[in-house]
Amino acid sequence: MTATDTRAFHQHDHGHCIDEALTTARQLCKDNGLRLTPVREQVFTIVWQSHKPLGAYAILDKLTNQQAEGQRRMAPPTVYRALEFLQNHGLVHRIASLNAYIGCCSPARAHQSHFLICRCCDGTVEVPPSNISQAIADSAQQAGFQVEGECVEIIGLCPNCQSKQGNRS
Amino acid sequence: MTATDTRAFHQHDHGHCIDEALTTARQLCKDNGLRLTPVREQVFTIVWQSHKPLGAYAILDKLTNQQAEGQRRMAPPTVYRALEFLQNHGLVHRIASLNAYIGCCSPARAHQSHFLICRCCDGTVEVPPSNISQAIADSAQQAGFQVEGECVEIIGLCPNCQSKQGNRS
DNA sequence: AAATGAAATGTTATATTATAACATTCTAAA
DNA sequence: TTTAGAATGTTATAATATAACATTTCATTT
Repeated sequence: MTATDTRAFHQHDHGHCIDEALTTARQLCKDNGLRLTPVREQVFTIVWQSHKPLGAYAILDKLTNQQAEGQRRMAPPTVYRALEFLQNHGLVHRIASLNAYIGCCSPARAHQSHFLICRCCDGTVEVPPSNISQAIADSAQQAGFQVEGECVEIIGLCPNCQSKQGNRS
Repeated sequence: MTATDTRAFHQHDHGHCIDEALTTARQLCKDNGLRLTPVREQVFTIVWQSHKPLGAYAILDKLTNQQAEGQRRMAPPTVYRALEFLQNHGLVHRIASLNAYIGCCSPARAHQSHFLICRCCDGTVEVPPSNISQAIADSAQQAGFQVEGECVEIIGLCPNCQSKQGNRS
């Protein structure tokens, strides 16, 4: 299971992705005595509704749309706190270059997160870090630098969008 | 000159860095018919006053401090426009994970920019992309992804800060 | 079951980063 | 010297994120 999961770049049964992610998240929280509260689970599910990074305020909007009538609109800290929890426990990642958040494909094990991001459709794939991390480690060692975290965000075109017209925007 | 320039991690004559960078920038603009206007040159120089990424509003503050008495305070668009120009022509880079800007060490040739960022002293080094880019290209190819841009920002500890106390903040 | 303390959430306000839109000034070339 | 485009000034606001404090929830202890 170390090969890149490129589902984001292809048609697939996304309901399955969501179900699987949610099941994994619940299990992980259970195993570690973490509370996957309703708000946290809602945010997690919203983030997983696509393989595209979603901004905090977009998440907030979706959250609000799910609210029962008459309830007050959620406020930003609600979303940011849920995201912080999910990030801290490896369930979602933040994409710094987009100020956006995306579900983590393999939360069970701690890992660096490297991304291929399509600038055309926003589809985003998380790649296993092996060889990239090794190259980074080499460069760092030459500089005497001790690596603690890696932010690797590659922008470009996914297979689908390479064959489309108008992919130059 | 493809080895990493690690001056940022060591004591050095920084005045020389600034002078060299400014000379290079002026030459590059001259060669390409670009206008390195006073504001642009001021912003460039401010960014080069350290090897640490600087936020747009920090740049704005320094710019304001350099103003003659009685002149109106500069406004954000002034800084962002200068930064946009400098980025477009490879003279500075934006560090996405910090929302900050840093001078480019080798603006003459187009290149991807990869960074080692010390979380303790903020010292930041730009590493030649060779092997990291190759690893990225490999991963991308496996996913059928066409790379257009690379954001690689490595956080950790520089050689100096590894040996200091209190480097865990 | 009631008390309790920590965690989570609600709420208000504000900080930080960035850009839109339009007016004015500057500059290089005709 | 006109003039058109580039650059800058100016005002306002958008977009992202957090500080600070109040209230509620929840698991545990009594």
